[in-house]
Amino acid sequence: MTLAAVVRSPSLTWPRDSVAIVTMFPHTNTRKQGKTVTVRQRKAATIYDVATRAGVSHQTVSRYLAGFEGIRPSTRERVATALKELDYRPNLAARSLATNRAHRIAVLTGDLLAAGPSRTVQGVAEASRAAGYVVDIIGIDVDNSESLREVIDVIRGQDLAGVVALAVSDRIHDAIAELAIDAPLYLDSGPADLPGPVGQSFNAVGIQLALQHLIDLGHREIVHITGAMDYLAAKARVKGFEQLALERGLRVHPIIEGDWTPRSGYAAVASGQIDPIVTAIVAANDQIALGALRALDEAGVRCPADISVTGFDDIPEAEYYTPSLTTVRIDFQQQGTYIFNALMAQIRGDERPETGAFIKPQLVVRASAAPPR
Amino acid sequence: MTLAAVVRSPSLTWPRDSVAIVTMFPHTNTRKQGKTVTVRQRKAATIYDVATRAGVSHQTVSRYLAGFEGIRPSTRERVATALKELDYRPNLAARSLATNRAHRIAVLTGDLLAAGPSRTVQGVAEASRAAGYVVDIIGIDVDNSESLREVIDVIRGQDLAGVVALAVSDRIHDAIAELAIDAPLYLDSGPADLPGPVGQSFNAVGIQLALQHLIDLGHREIVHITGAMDYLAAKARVKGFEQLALERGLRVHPIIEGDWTPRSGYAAVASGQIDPIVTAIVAANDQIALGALRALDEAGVRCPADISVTGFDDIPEAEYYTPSLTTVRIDFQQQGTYIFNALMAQIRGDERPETGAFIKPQLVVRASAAPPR
DNA sequence: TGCGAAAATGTTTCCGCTCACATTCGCGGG
DNA sequence: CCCGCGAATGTGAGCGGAAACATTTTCGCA
Repeated sequence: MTLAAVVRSPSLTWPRDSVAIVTMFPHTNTRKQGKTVTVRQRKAATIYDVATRAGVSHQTVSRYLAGFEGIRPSTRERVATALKELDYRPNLAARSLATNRAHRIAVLTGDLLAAGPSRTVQGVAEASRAAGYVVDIIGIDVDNSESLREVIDVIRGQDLAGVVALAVSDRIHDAIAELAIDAPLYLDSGPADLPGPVGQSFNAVGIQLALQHLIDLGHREIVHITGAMDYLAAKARVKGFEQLALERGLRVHPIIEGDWTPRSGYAAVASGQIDPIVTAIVAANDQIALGALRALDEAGVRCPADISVTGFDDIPEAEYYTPSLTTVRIDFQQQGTYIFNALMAQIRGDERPETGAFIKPQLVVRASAAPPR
Repeated sequence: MTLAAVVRSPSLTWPRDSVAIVTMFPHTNTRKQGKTVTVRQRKAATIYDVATRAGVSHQTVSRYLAGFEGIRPSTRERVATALKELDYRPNLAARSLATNRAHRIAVLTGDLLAAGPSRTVQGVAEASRAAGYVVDIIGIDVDNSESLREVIDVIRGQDLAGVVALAVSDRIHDAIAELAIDAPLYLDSGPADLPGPVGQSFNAVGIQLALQHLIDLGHREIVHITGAMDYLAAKARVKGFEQLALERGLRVHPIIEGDWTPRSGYAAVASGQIDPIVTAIVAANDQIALGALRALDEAGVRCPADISVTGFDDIPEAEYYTPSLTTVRIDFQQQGTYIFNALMAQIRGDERPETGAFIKPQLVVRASAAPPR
């Protein structure tokens, strides 16, 4: 089929960061007349074309494509040859129209910018692709429920096998519930008021890992700087923190509300709202920890000598913070796979999906946490 | 239409980070018999349903949807009402099958994890959505050309309006060129051997902004730590750096090859391959700068007193590094819009696309660069 | 008041594919 | 050598929407 030509634009009349152009799409270029040079591509081959070439019926081709066994070897080979010669590509739109079944998964996420979600997306995307699904990433503006509504409208028009919502805030959660997506949905980081032991949540487990480490180090006065509290994940972490703190009989220091950003971590410390008695800070993510570290440094408080700090996520940078950050590693890749499997189970309608082992958060001990003075 | 029920799983028998379940998709559940409770959704309304309800022909509905003017107000209203009552959603698969036109853009990117690409993706996604396009994000494994081939196969089956390739490495560039995607393609960060002034490239301009700043500060011995050199963007930055260094008559310090990661920045400095005469480092991105900062700190070299460091990207964390990082800000949002527009121009076949102002990199002066001793 | 053209609306066929059903083929047994 | 039955293959319809073309209104104006 088409051998598209790669054309380097000969002169950059308008600034662009270099562009290689392939123009082979049949734009049904409806310019009345026009000297518009439309590179017309040979139309993509259909199963009918293949069938004709192979001297069989289109249905036989369809069967071959579907992996149907009962095809005579001779026929099979003719089809295979024709397929190859014509460089046939199935038209997925037609297929999903005919089958009313899709191979596309939408991933909704509040911010791709945050380290966690974006890496989870990556993980989901990878797992999906491996299974022959395509992933639509749909960024949603958390602060604008109108846009959210639009987005969901778009989604509903797509032929989706399922939807994954990541980094879910209350607003998004409600909107999704209300707007009723007609597809299997996996809502990551659900409401904090989960049934079952909160320990099931990797958020809770992870934060507890950090807290326990601090306790083991000898800390008793520990405060938690949270993520944005309208995020389910932030709530789960708070809950995990408070539960273990209670269990261990720690003094209750009021949590300090952050919003996942380094700025909020900085503000939390710089604002002076932390009780001087505190010897350790558990941050809801690495960025917050970074901000806190910075504020501490500026205030002349040494970390970890005077105060310990832990993060969450283990982003690649964490190791290079000063001091190197003790944090909790989440295997996002694996988490993505997990989510994908869970969604697939849903799609298949499994009662009790077997999605493989749950991803265990892992404590990464570096230099930002040490025994208290 | 369907009012999908949100069901909270009553008990977590398998660990999941909370799941809200909506099962309304018609799985054509082909279990022979089975007590499989298939929640059958009322089929989505089609234009035919709407037409019947409004007492018009389906084509009238189609016209209404297409924004056709010549519809009698009374008719128009009946259609609008029916549309609403039935909660009609266009079936995009059908539409694109019929029109042979797609409203989907694929974004290929090597790593979503890197700050730059992932934010650009976000920008593209946003611009696309605003224009009614959906974005498929396709992560590709840079090190595995077989997987790349697969990916492109998948892409070709999709009905795509266009393709954007971000964070393009040589390998990807070649593969894309070779594999011939049949759609308008925007290849970000093209080959370093661009025609036209290299200054057109925001990569080059950006890095020069940093370099010039250092020169203005009085530095003469400046070294560049690069990104992964098989990335087009890394090459463009190197080229920008070298060009300006030459122009200003700076001594040529061999570039130090990095790979975008903090680790590589750390290694570049810690390995001792930097000439002691050097008083400033231009890093190809903020992560590298972070690694360098860390290595400097460990070596007891003070920044910026002893040596200055600049970054590139201005990720949110950069401000909170120690010292606060002087860097170059890229407006990824805007860049995304730019890329989208450029692609659209392609799609429309414009000769000389007007895509709005090119995004200008911006120097962000903070604390990591100061005059040399 | 009636005619014709423009405006409004309807009908048909096709997009590429899968599904349900129909038909043909091939081979073994009576 | 022919029948019958299962395997292999073919045929037709329809998924939901858009485009081309056909038909019916509507309305201005002679």
